Amino acid sequence: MAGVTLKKLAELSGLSVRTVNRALKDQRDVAPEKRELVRRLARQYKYIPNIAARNFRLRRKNIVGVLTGDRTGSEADLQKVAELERRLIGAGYYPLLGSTRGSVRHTLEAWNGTVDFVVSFRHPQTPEALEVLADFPCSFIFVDCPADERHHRIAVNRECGIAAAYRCLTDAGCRRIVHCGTSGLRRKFVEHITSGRQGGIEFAYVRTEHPEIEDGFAAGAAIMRSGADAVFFDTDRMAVGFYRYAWAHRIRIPDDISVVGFDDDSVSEVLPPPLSTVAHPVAEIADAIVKIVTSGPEDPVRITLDTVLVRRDSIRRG
Amino acid sequence: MAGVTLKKLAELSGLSVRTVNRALKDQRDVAPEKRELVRRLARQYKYIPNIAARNFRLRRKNIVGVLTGDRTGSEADLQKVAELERRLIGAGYYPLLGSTRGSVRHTLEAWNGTVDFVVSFRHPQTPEALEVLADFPCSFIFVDCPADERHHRIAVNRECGIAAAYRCLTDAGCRRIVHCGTSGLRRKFVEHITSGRQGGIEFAYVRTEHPEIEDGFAAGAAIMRSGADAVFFDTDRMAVGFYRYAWAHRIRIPDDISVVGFDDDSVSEVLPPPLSTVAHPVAEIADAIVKIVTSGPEDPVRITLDTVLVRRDSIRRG
DNA sequence: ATGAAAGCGCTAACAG
DNA sequence: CTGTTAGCGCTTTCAT
Repeated sequence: MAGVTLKKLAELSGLSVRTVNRALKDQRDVAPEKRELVRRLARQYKYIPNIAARNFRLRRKNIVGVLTGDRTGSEADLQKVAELERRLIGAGYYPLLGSTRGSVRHTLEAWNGTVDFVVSFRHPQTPEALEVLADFPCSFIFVDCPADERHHRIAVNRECGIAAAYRCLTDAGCRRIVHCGTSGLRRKFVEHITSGRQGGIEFAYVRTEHPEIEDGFAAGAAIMRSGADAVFFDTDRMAVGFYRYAWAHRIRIPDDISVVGFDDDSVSEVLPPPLSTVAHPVAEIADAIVKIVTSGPEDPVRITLDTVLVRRDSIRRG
Repeated sequence: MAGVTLKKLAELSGLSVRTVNRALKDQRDVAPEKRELVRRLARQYKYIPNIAARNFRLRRKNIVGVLTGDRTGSEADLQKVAELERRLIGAGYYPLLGSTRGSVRHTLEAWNGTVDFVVSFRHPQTPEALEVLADFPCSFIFVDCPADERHHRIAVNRECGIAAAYRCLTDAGCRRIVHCGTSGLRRKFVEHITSGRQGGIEFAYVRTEHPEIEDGFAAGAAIMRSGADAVFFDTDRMAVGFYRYAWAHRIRIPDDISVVGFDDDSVSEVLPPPLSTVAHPVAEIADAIVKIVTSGPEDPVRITLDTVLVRRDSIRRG
C-alpha cells in the first residue's frame, strides 16, 4: 500500500536517487545497462511517481478549484460546470469541487497550495468575502456573476438571445406576445427591444413571484386571458409549468400559442412539443476558462459571451 | 501572490519556526507575548497555511477521487455523483473529478499522492484495467458496478423497485402489463416475479434496441396494439418517448394506460402527468461512501442498497 | 556518467 | 518555554 519511492529504487539498485531519476525520465548521460536495471526495478516494484510531491516541489498544479452553488434551480449552471469539468480534464487538469454554500474562505484555505486557479459560478455573498479573495495566492475566474477589476470575468449576454427570440416570434407572425418573468430589469430590456416594433404587434408583461414550475402554471390563466398568441418565459421551468397548464386546459402548443423558454434545460428538448429556448454559451465559457488556466495571462481577462436561440417546435411556423 | 510561509513569519518575529508553529496552533508552552506577536504578524501578512504541504508531510489527504463516465445517458449516475459531492464536501473532503473515458491508469497516476480513496461509478473497461488498480496506493470504492473481492463495492438492487412497481400496478387494478426494455436479464427477472400471479393478469414483453427516448416512442404502437392497460419502461427516457407517442395519439395517461419508468430522471417529476418511476438509493449511496472514506475500514465493504418506487400520477388510482 | 545535497512548506520528536 | 533538526518525495544545481 505504501508505494515505492525514488529513494527505495535507489537503494534497490545501488545507485543514487539522481541516476534513478535520470533513468526514469529518459534523460541523457546514463549508462545503458544502469538505465535498464532501473527501469526493470521500477516495473517490478510498480513504481508510480508521487505527483503531489512533484507538484509541490515544482510549485506547479494540475488541479483547478471549482466553486459552485447549490446546483439546484436552473440547470444552466449545472451544464456549465459539467462542460467545464469535461474540458478541464481534456486539457490535463482535474477539477476540485467546492461549494459557495458554506464558508468560501474555509474552502479556499483548505485548497491553499493545491490550486492556482479557482473558477466561481456564484458571486461570493458578501463584500467582505470579495476582500478575502485578495489574501489567497491564486487567480479567480468568475462566470456569469459580477467581479471586481482584479479578477477574470466571463460574462453572459442574455439580451441577444432574448432579442433573437422576439424576432423569431414576430417573424413567425405572432402579434400578441407576453413576457413572463420575475425580473424588473429584464422587463425594461424587453420594453426597449419591443418599443420600435410596428405592424400592430402588441407586447405585454406578466409578472410572477418566482421563476419556478408552479409560477409558470399559475401564470397560465392570465396569459391566456390576455389573448396572447406567444409567450416568452424567463426560465424553462416556468415554461414547463405553462405546458402543464396547457395540457390541463387542452391548449395546443404552438397552434394556440407559441412558447419560448430560457436556459435550455434538458427537459426542454423532451417536452411535447420540444420547447424553443435561449441557450447559454456553455461550450464557449468552458473554452475561455481552459484558455485562461493554460495560458495564465498577466492581466485579468474580461469577456462577454452571447446566448443563442434554439428553435424547436413550440414556435409556430410562419 | 507568493504567499507567506512559516519560515518567513519566523524571520519576521525573530523566533523559530517551531515557536511560530506552536503559537499559531495555540499549543501550550508559548510565552503569551510571543504568541500575540506571532498572531499579529500572521494577520498582518495574511499568513495562510499551505494545506498541500501539511498533508504531504502528514501523508494525509482531504481529497477524494471521483471517476465518472460520460455522464450522458441515464441521469441516475449524475444524481449519484452530485449527491456524493455534496456530502463529501459536507464531511470536509473535496471531490477531485476524473473520467473513465480516457486512460484510467493515466488519471490514477496523475492523482498519486493526492488521494487515498477513489470512487468509481463505472467499471474499468478491461480486465487488465482492474489489475492496474492493485498498483495504486489507494482504496477503491465501486458503485453499482462489478468489483473484485479486494475493493469496496456498493451495489444497487434494481429488482426490489421493479417488483414494487408491478405490485403497485396490479393493486391499482391493471390487468395487462407490458414490460418494455432492452435487457434479456431483466426480462427473466420480470418473468420470475410475475409467474406466481393469478387473477387473470397478463404480462407481456416488448423489446427495444436501445433504452432511449426514440425507442420508447417507437414502441408505442406495439404497446397500444397489445391492449395493455399498464406499461413499465426500463428507463425514464423510454417513458418520455412513450409520453410523446401518447400525446401525438391522444392517449390519456393514466386513464387509458398507466406508466412507470426507471431512474427517477428529473424530467419525470415534471412531465404531464408526473411519471411514476423507480428511484436509485442516491442518498444512501453517498452516505455509505462518506462512511467508508471517514472510517477507512480494513476489510472491503460490500453492501447492497435498494431501489424504491416513487409513485406519481401516471399510475391510475385503484 | 554519477552522486551529494539543498530545498519546496510543514510537523514533531528531541534537546536544551 | 524555545530552538534545532530530520524528513515527507521529488527536482535540480553543482561537483566530481
